[in-house]
Amino acid sequence: MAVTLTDVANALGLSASTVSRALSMPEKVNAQTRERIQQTVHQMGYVPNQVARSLTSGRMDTLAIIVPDIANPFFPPIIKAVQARAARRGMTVLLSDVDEHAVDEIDRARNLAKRVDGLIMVSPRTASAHLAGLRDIPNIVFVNREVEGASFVLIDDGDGMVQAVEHLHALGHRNIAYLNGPKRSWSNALRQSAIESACARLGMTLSEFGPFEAQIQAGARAADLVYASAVTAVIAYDDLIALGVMARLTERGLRIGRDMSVIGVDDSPMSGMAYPTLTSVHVPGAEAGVAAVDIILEQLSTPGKHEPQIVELETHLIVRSSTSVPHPRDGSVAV
Amino acid sequence: MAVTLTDVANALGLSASTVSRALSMPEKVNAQTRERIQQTVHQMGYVPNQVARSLTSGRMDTLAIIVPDIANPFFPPIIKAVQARAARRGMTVLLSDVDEHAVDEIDRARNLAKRVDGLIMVSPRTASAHLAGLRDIPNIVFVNREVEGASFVLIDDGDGMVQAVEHLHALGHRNIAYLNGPKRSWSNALRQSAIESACARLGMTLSEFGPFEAQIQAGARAADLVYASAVTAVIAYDDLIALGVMARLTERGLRIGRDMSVIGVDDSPMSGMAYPTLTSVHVPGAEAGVAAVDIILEQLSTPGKHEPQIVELETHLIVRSSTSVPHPRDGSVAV
DNA sequence: CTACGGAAGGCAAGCGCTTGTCGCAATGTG
DNA sequence: CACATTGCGACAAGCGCTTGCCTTCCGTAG
Repeated sequence: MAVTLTDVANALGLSASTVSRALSMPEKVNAQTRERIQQTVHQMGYVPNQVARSLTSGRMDTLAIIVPDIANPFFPPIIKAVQARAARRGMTVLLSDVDEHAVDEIDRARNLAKRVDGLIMVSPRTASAHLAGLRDIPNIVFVNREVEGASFVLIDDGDGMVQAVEHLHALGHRNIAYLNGPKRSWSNALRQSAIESACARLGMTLSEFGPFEAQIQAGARAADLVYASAVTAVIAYDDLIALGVMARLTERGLRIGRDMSVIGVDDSPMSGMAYPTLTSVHVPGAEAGVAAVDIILEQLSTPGKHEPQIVELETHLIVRSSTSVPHPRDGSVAV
Repeated sequence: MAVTLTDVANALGLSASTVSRALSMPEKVNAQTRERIQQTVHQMGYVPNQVARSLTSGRMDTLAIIVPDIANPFFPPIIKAVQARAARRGMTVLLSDVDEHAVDEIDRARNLAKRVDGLIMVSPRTASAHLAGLRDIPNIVFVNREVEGASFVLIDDGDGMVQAVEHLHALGHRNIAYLNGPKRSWSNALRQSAIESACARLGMTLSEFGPFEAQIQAGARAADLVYASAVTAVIAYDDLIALGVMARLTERGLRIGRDMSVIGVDDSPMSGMAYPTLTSVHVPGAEAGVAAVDIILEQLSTPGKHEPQIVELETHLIVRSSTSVPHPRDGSVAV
């Protein structure tokens, strides 16, 4: 059915190996011959059979990326960046959404590992011990997780969180809340502790709520807790929760940015489009994805054992209109 | 390195073919032998090499789905559904985001077609003529596109749109707007004409704006046009645009649901969480994805030529709080 | 007792491509 | 002019698995 390498070779009176080489190591073949081959290839419509190629070469020309939830707007930019970067090197990307089931993640990773040349894990929830078990997978890169002995791209949430707290402090807030993200979230642990120490340093009172799932709905729930407390500003684990808080608080009659300041994390596209626009900590997800791909491509192109690569990226606060000077509600808690 | 079929066969003093059969056609092998084989397989940690298997069998055990933009909340549920359904049959899913570049879509499809057993195209933008060119790809299924001679899953937007118009009419609106989606969007054409005829039938005045990209930002732009017009309600091409409209209109001082009714399409998770919650036409994306997978699996399991399969799904309006009785702004246009 | 049919498993031929090795001609060197 | 070098391609051996066909063996029927 399909045209094979051999067909092309026969048509030209050459051997398959020559044609093969003309395509994959052009410099090893005479320029004229190469020219003839390319023409014939074109004209016969020959397309290499990836599978056969992989069988012998061991290369799959495919990368996989595992994310917890593509519905969370934080991930699509990463995925797109990874796809774009990989495509430039002729690689296909296999995406796997584990639907926040951390348990499946390890299996999924092992499974995909056999079908790809490299694996990018974006797994904020999974226990470190489990992830560490994947270290032996060749060309695996963890995004936003520190895994000893493996390559990883770290996004330092600390900076951004400190900036967020300082921003609120500068505006005059003294009593703020942090809405914790999912229970086992590694990012949450980082964010939480950065906020705690910043608050302590600046002498601010910090209340904590949660954990909450990284979903808008959870934010709505969080909002009522915030409403009942005496804080004048709240930092949410991520934009989704922040957005949920804003919606619910607005519904209950507070004006965001006036009666209550809200800060999200991720700087997702939504944050600029909510009303009011959401002050958020920019997390360079796309850059992290690109860095991960680059690590893999680099390793792929250099044979032998590889030293784990580590890349660190920074976060910073983007101030929009959901934060302003505190404007305490009269007396205390209203209905 | 890895344990191969032959290794297992040797360890047992059997031939590779027997072991192979024991694994893929268990009934063709003696129960006892099968038992022994399974034990050894387990104990040696043998895992079939997918690539080698694919080379001979032609099966890839992989499905691909091509979507225009995973950042659009309409798609993740489809993708998740497809992944889940495929996983139940032991199939992996390859996801491709073409970033709204309709042109790449055809290439991408051709490319992926060779690496998978089936292809699901969710391509609202691409010209029908182009899509039709992909008809020859075996086991291709189009979602939300009618492509003659191919299998497709159609989501009948008409019903939902008519319900939306009737809903507004019942509330007392007589002067409404439709915000067109992307220029070449097939869905948009359907939605638009359904609305036009419903409005005509009910004697309502319809203004149209757009085309707009399916992004929140575009909705903000649309909002200003809406603001300047005399309509009391607006139906947007999708939730994203509707959300953008709501945000911007709120910013300009209108109260959504009172000064302006807004209806979206897709019933994405966001619509229930915006403030106010967004009345939206529910589009069964996940169901469509599942249907598409089922068509493919069905065809995969029956050899030979296949009749194109057609599945039709319906849409319906979900009323929330962004729509209410009209409440015309004083006089005409304010600043 | 021979013949035949079916079940179980072995044999071997690939699937389409890559790649190490080798032959051969053309070129360069002393 | 004999020799070593180099560049181009051909040969052939697989990669790990599937599958059509064949052999062997046993049970049953004629």
